[in-house]
Amino acid sequence: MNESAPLRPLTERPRIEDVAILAGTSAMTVSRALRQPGKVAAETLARIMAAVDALGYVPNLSASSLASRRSGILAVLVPTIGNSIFSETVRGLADAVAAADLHLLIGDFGYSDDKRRKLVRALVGRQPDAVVIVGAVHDEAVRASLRRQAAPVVETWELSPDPIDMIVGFSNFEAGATVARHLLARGRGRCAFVGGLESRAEARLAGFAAALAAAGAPPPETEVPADLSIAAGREAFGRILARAPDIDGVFFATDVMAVGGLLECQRRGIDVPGRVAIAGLGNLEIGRQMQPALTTIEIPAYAMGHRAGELILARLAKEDPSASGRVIDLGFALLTRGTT
Amino acid sequence: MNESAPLRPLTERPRIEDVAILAGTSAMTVSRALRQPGKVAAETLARIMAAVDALGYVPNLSASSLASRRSGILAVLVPTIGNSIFSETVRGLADAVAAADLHLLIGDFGYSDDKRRKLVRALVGRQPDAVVIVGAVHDEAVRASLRRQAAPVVETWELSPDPIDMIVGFSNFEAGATVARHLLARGRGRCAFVGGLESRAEARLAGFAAALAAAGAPPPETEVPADLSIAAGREAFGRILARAPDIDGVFFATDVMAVGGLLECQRRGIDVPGRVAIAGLGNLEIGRQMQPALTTIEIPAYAMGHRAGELILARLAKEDPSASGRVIDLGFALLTRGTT
DNA sequence: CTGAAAGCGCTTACAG
DNA sequence: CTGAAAGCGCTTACAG
Repeated sequence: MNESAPLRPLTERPRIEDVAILAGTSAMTVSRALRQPGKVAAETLARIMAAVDALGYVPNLSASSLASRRSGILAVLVPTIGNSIFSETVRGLADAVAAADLHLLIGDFGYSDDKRRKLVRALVGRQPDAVVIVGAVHDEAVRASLRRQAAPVVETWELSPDPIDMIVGFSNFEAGATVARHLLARGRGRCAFVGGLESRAEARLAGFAAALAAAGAPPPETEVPADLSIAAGREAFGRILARAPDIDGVFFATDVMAVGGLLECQRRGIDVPGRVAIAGLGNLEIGRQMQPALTTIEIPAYAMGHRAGELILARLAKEDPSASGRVIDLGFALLTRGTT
Repeated sequence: MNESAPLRPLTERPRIEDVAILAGTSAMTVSRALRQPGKVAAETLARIMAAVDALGYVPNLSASSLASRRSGILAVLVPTIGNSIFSETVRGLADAVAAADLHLLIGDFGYSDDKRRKLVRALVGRQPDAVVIVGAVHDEAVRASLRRQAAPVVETWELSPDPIDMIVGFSNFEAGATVARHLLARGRGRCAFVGGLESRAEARLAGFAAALAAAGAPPPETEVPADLSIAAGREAFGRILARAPDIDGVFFATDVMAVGGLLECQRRGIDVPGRVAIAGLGNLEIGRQMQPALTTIEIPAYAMGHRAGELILARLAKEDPSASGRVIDLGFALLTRGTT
């Protein structure tokens, strides 16, 4: 009886030791073979790989995280996974880190600060190797708990002079101002804004209002939509028109709502852009495909995620803390189309 | 010197032992206090909580996973996170398991079987407590590796007589047949189908073709779109019309593409539904808001996720394996609207 | 109600 | 190129 087969029941998952026994080597060497195959003799490697296949061995990542102090997790916090424009950012991030083996652990905080706080606590417990957040974090408790851990943190979609660690975004304020100047240039004297209460929409409104004021135009009518849907855009537009029938230019904080505004105009027989000009933000496909096509602010949704991923990889590789405090402005572009 | 402060540098994350020392108790009791506060004396509990707050202690979940053999992870595999209808399913799932503390680890396999295989390997290493997959898995290697682990697995969005473990879906075949019968009832004799090559779209096409054949109608023209976008729907519709100008009814495998078909008709001045009837699947908001509104198959996107979550919780709670092999059909509904 | 001991399955130094 | 020892930070039984 030279062969010492593992005595554990077959229903249990094999451990590294089981592989080692089957391959006639040690757990150490199996571990090395799996992570740095070049450092193991070819023949040993072959025996180990055969054993891995035979047993269907998959390393227990909880154990390796614990031992190596690297979790392999990239935590991603988004306001909502149901929004395709945020998923562009996630896609950019995933593409950027595809080579490194980091898993994206995606948490959805439903636009709620309270849920975000809980999510951060939960994620910190998983010891993420890095954290990416859609939106800048303004809650001091959350900022502190993210700072406390050593992992790089990238905020996105906004600019802030004081990032937790790094931030990659664009100026929502300038985007709003750019739309206002565009509407003014199109001869619109009575403008409105439709958007929610989170910080990015507020910054767009602030820029929009500032540029109107600078031109001596009246302050914008504003409406807060029920959510970010087409229907909410329709309804908000209807309320604005009821309140201020002379409105001739509307900036919606997102394209989806702007499409609602446009469809509502078409339903009511309101000429766009003859009577009312409409602009959105996001350059989503639906806006591009509408007839007339929607004027919009194109934002670097994919690029922000991709750049965030690159920053993280650089930091993880070089242990280079010099990037900390970095603020990267990726800009935006006004796409003038049929609705203005 | 009675007070023995922890000697570790403050930059390192506190461990349970640090909390125990500060609270004047043992690691065991801290662990218990955090998980089953009712089993710890009120006074001890208060001291522990104060210590937790003072140190900003967050348990290392890699260590607890390893020790408890529960990861707290619910692995979710989706074809793409960029599709809002799949995120409905994820939302349903998240809502169902919100009370239990399970984190959703979402993996995106980009509609690629190869990427899905890798993803499954990676996820299995994280020892998920449960797995939910959008789509049935037909790859035998993947099925085997999911079966090997003890965790419950729920497939969704399809029905299959032989699930890996449990499956919650609807009949894509019947959905296709229902649309065909509806178009026939509307007097359409020359139908077409636009949809991709994955199993769900194929089942819809099979049902669509079968119902046409049963009625003695000619087999459908079919077009495979470049992707699932509005633009792809437009282009596929254009190709169909070029090939078969007498087409009078088109079923698109998803609403987004169907909207493309509708917009293309409007651009070309083709009367819908007078000359061509159009139907989609998904009951997405954009289809509802179009003018005319899109006829569609409403599918239980949210409900499938929610039910999957309930099945998982039941299994996790009762260790009840009787649900295994269960096939749950949540059905669908034809919503007849303006385009047919 | 509380705690000392053992162990979860890996990896990190270190030695050879 | 390979391996024995120690330890990552928790929880599980068990004892009291």
